Amino acid sequence: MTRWKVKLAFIINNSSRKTTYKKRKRGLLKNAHEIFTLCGINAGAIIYSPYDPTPAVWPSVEGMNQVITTFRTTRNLPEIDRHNNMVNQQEFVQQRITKADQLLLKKKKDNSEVNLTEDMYRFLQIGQLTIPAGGHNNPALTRDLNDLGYLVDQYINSLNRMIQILEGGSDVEIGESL
Amino acid sequence: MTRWKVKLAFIINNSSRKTTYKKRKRGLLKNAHEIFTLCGINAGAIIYSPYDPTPAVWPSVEGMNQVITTFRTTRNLPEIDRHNNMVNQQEFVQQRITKADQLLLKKKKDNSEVNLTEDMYRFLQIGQLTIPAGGHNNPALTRDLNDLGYLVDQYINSLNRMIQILEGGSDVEIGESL
DNA sequence: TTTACTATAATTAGCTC
DNA sequence: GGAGCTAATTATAGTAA
Repeated sequence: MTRWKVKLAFIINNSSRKTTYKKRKRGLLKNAHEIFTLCGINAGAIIYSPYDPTPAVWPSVEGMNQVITTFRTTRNLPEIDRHNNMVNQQEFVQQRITKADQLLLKKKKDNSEVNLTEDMYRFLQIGQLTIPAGGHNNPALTRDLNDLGYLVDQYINSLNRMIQILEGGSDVEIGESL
Repeated sequence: MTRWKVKLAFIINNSSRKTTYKKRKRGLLKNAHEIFTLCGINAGAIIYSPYDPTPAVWPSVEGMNQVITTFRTTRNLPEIDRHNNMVNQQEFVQQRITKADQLLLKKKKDNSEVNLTEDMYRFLQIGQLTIPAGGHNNPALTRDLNDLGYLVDQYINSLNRMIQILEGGSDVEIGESL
């Protein structure tokens, strides 16, 4: 039989591509599970394909979020900062927040007419109005709108949590629900 | 030799755990590369470990961000919405933004004293002040602070982009840089 | 510590039903 | 389409240098 000797290239046949996908997906997730169990490390895998209605996520949505968060906070730092961040991530996060904090203060001082909330609202309006003008097939636009949607969601969530805190939270409660 | 028949459990010995990690990491990333090449799907893997100064990311930071974005926008939806999202993600994003938009409007109307920007700023202050009280070893707190740091970063980025748009952007430019 | 080796386990491509 | 098979290939645990 003309079997084996697989060349690493896109499988053109639809059904065999799907079959290969299903088999290898299982192997990939198993691999991820094993390296996590054996080595106790923080690992995550996401497989997003047209064959599954939802993305396959390992180890779990919660665990994946942790990994994503770590990724988000380290990917754009210079090498030296990355190392420092790894050694003491908490300190890094504090620095990052302080920096963002100062940026917000500066923006408020430099341009008191800018109301950030109003701007975000207007920004959303613009984004909606602009989409029909031909952005439907623009991947970068789609990606940024997704980011923005998530951003707004997260912002609202943090706002709700903050309101809870301000209305009656103690330090202990902040530590648990922040 | 008493070789093979590996039990799937945390490897206690430090050096052999690290060795196993290095070997299996290579295998995992290779696997990810192959399923992507063979099946043309969108997959991403992140391995974050104490052994590497930076997380190992496959296929790339950019590609990973795309996968993360997709994940973020689909993970918390009911099954029916997930399907709809897959079929027409753009429409979903618009709905999501509209909903967030309306929520912001409602909040502004219901409680005009609440200045979201001011609140975010205060929220950051609270977060900073609370950390020394014993939150250093609280994983949930760390996670949320990371999320918040990323959120603020993204918010500032979107603000900057928006300012560019408001200062001189046309519809075409919005479509490209939004 | 890293590299090389290799015996074995594990994966999987192509097949059949 | 899926389940199961088998052989070919690949990955890797443990050892040795």
